[in-house]
Amino acid sequence: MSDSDEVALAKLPDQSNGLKDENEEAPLALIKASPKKRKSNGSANGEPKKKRKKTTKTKVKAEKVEDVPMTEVANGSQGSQDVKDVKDTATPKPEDSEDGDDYKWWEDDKFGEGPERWQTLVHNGVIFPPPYEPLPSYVKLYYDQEPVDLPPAAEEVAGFFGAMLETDHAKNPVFQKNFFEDFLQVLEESGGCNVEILEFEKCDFSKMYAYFEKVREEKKNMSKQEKKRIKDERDALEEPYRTCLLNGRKENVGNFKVEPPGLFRGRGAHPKTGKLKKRVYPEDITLNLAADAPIPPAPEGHSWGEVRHDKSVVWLAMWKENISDSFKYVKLAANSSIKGISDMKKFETARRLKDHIERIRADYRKMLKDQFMQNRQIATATYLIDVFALRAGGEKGDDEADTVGCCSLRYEHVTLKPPSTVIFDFLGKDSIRFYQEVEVDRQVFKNLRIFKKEPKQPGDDLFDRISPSTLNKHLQGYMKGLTAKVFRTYNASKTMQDQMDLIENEGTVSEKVMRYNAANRTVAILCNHQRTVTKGHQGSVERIQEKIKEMEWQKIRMKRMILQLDPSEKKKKPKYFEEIDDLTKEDLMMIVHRLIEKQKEQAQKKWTRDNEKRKAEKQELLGEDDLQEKLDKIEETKKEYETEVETENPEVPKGSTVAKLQSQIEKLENRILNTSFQLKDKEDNSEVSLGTSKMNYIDPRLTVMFSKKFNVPIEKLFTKTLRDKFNWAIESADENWRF
DNA sequence: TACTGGACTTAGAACTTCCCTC
DNA sequence: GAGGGAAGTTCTAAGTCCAGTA
Repeated sequence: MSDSDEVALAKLPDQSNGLKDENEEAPLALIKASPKKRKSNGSANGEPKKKRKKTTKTKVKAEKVEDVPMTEVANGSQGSQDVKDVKDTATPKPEDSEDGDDYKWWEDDKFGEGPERWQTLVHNGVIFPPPYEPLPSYVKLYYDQEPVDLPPAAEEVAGFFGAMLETDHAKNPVFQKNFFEDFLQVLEESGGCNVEILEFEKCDFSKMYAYFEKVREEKKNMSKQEKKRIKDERDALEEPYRTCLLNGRKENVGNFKVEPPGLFRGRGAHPKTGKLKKRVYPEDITLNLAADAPIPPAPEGHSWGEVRHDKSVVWLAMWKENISDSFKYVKLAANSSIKGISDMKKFETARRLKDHIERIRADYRKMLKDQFMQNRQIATATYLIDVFALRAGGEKGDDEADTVGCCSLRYEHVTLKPPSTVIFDFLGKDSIRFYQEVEVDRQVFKNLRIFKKEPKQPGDDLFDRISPSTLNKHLQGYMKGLTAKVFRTYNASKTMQDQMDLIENEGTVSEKVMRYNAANRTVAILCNHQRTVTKGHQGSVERIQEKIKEMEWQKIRMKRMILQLDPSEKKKKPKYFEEIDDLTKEDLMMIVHRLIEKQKEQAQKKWTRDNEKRKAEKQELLGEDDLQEKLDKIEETKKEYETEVETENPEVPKGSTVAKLQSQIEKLENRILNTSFQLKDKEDNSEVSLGTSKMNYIDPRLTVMFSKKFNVPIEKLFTKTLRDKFNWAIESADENWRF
């Protein structure tokens, strides 16, 4: 079909394109088979949504304490009973060790099956953040130049802002407005203050900020022993909460600390950013543990909101947060059996997709021309999810940042450039921009044009007949457990496998690591995993480049020295000496001058530092002449180098031999090679975040296979945390494993 | 059957520790 | 051994998806 045919086709009504609509009378943008709106958090009449509760679970309702004072909750008096105590009374000892360390759940084929996620669960509850400590009386908020005497509750909130004064958040007007509203409310509720505070602009938080900076600086400058003492104390306090007993085995708990109060740091343009995240009290917390497990004591004067014994879930504690009325959970750590099992299941589901993917692709290609609009949308969405790794894209409320995924793409997010180029430009999860100009299947292009057809306009949904739920229902028809997100896992791991297949088993370990990272990067780019370029990035790239230049210069110098010792070497190994003329005189001069400048700077710095030290030790200070002497020496070296550049004859150090110089050159060459790899990696990775795909999308058994097949220590590919998380993969995959 | 609460995974930012250079 | 940047870890926001309910 020619391009003009396509344009003509697009102008025809839907049916003449062979496309039927289930609701044929109304234009597309006006009919909604399942009308989609941006969800709002209230009901239609503006009342809050009705809350539901599970009825089938065993519950022990604890006494509700009204109006808990802000300062009373801390763990000092809590948790007198630690895991060691509880496990003696509550859980039968398994026949082998209690330590999860030598238990290999992945070798136990029945483990993790059935609706019950655990049999016994014993834990010590959660740690609460320390109570608020009022600021010293001289640290105040100023309003219109006046010092303000704030009640502690309001001072705490003002302090949250003061501590963030120099961040981007604090400069965001929405953040400021939300903070200020909540601050005023807390101020009113806590009894007001000596000044009438009306305008945010008149608030001066600088004294507070300066105080927090001072405290931070003091903390930084604490002695090593002092820092260690504090850490040891903290570790001892946290120890009982770090682990729990799951099915009689000791396992690590992940986030056992209740989130402290603060200002909500929403990502992107979040309408609620800056709002006060309230302090969580024991009364807000629901614990989940075995029915026969001892209930950990709540902090003194408090009681738990509720205690459940729900084996169908894996959380140990939860509470409701006040920003978006959703739940926060305390769960097991990433290296726990429960997390490992669901991780392995996730990758196994993705692997099963291998057996279905061809049929699915053939089907959606056919379905792209389906007579029903909904089917065309399903097919087109599946294509986008499969080919460009888009997320499903659920509905979002007006009280959230405006971000989208596939099913929630709107008119303005997709630009069509005939014959088949599509520009995607939208904010995805975490308000990370997705921008791609891509070639698509002709029929996909045609469909997108239909989905954008009048009367649709900016603001309208592109996929108005489907939602992640309908799409997933369709996918389940192909394979149990298949949902939109499985495609991301599948395509990420498949890409990694394919990239690894291209890597030759040769070169040094660092070369192999670099190739592994390059493969990892391909996956990260596919999944659009980005990171903000660090402040010092450009500078550090330049420094590495200079370092390489300097090393190359040194190498050339040494080769010239060899020729001075034995000129016949050049005839013996002409190739080896080829590079001695690689750098022009200007290049060499530039390197020399940079090196000299650096040396001068360092001398100056050292002189200042030494004097500061002497001053502190009450010793006689070094004079200006001392510094000048050093600078003069450097100046002499400079002259020597300059002469050397002119004559091309570096001075040969005493005791040098051809063999010694050759060995030094070899070492230097290795350093240059390694530094160049390092530089390349750094540049390629500046805007791409490799960690997310490594942690969530790439089947860890691929990395283990790579490590074993290419003899790269796993430590070079997985950090300690990842090795713990993926222990199941490390122990179960070999060099022949395939995704 | 549609809706949404609830439970879970995925994500980048922020913070801490480690390691290299001087 | 101090300073600074990179690597690693923690924190918590922001997604996905399913099951229970009206």
